Amino acid sequence: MDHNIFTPEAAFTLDELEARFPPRDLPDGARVTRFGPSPTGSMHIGGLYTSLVSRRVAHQSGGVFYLRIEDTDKKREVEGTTGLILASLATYGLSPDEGEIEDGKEEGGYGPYRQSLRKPIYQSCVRWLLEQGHAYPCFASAEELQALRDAQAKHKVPPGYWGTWAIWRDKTAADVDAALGAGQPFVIRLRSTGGRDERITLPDTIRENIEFPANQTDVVLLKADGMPTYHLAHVVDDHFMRTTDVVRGNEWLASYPMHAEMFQLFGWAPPRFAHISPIEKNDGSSRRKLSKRSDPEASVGWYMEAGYPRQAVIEYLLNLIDGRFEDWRGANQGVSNEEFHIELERMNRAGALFDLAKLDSVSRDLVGAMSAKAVYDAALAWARDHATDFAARFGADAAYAQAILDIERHGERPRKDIVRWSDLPADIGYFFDDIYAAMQPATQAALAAIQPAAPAGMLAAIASAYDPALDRDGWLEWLRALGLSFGYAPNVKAFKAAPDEFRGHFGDLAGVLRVVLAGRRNTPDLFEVMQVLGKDRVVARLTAAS
RNA sequence: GGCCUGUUCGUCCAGUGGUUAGGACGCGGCCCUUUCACGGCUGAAACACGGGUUCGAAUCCCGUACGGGUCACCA
Repeated sequence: MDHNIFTPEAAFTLDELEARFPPRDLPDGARVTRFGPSPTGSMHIGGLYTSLVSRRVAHQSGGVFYLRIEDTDKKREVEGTTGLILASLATYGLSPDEGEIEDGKEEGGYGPYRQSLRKPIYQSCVRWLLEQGHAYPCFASAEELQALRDAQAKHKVPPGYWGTWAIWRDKTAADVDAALGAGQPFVIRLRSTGGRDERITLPDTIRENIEFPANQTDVVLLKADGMPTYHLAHVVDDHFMRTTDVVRGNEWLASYPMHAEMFQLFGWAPPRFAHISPIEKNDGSSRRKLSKRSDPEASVGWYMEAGYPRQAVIEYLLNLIDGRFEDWRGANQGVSNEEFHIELERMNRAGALFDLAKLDSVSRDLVGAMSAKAVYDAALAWARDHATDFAARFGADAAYAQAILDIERHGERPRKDIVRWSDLPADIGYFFDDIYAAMQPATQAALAAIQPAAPAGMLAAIASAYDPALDRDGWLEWLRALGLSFGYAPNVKAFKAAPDEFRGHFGDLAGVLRVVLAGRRNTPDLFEVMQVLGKDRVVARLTAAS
């Protein structure tokens, strides 16, 4: 039986394909996993999640993680998506070992890794199915299929192309030839072997055994344009690419029996399947899958723009995969999270709700543990892509920028106030003179509003006597004494003991200095801020304000 | 609607027949303190519901309710 949807190259026998894609030479227990995105625009956080799971599972076992581009629907394909996917994976340290490594460039012996390039392979397999009687051509039009569904609805029978409803299933060769001769478009369908009330039990790595009704649908294998459907491509590819563990979203659970049937008809041992639950989000009183359409945080690009450290995103995801990661992290400070073993068997069956506050917390801890240099490098890289004006200032004087970032970063209890790099311009902008200057109107207003008001001459007095060579204790002692001469109690206790005798206490004085030097009342340790600003800036700012 | 699947604090997880049901995030309070963070202490907060089985059930069984998924020539 020869048809016009088959390409002339589709002439491999199954044996030839077996020889061309031999079993992989890997250690015992090694797992081969894959990520199979369809290039339809952007990279979803769920894809990152699945990739993380898959890649770790493969690497932990000495196996291979590969990337397969599932571009069998040319109508939905968006140019440039593959590059974007590759970049996203690379950003988060999840680059594939095999497959399309760079846009258009492949690595590995089981390719091509782009499904549209594997047409002859799928079609050869379909030819075999046709020869075995496990598949047949179907010429039903869209209208006929719709009529079928309407009739099924009327008879209160499950919708679909199955059993006696499968109109082309048992047509004669003459009918087929006639339709072919008339040039009618057609598809190739599976001739399902599932019995009417037959039930099957299928294993799932996460859910153990699941019982289903056997598949009865004569699913489309080859579309009218000669491209395979997901179902066929999945079975053929995961067999010939020698995948050992299919990790995919649980939206595929329903078609699992169909896929299992296909593996069986081909006579191939199926891989293990792990259907993972998607990351969800609260929507009113119910929850739903994060969607690219309505949830910006569903796109990986969102995390990159916000400047979440890459490891923060990964560790947050690791938390969703296995809550014990947190304990592990606590006990293994500074160790790469790659050391943490994840187990598919232990993954949660329910979908996890996305929690931005938790991500922020993970990120805060992570940034808190980074060196100033590491923060600087990562933040600068982010700024160059997403905040060029800030990058210019930040990059101009690396030593100054790192000194800023090092404030309260050393020591046992580093400050944890940076969550994402995009916070930085607003957080530390005042260290840069032009930004500080631009803040002046607000700063003046804030200064005027301070209660108790700063006494005349105090700022000038501080400016003229400021000695950056003093150590912290010396500076504190000096400033307390100076404050006292202007009516500020050296500490809260003294102030509370005799509130009428003082203008305010040391905290009030520090507040004034903060506003003058930084344009705000909340800053890191004042001593360090002044050290980093340097005497010239401190004096200039104090003088200008006095 | 059929089928599949899920349901422990608001959230993420521990817990696999006997626990005062534990931790983390978030939230409240207190302490530390030059502000803010950090850190420490502390508080509120959960086994969806109903039946069984059992001396004993968050844990096992059945049912109910409520979520989610799926029923395309999309993946």
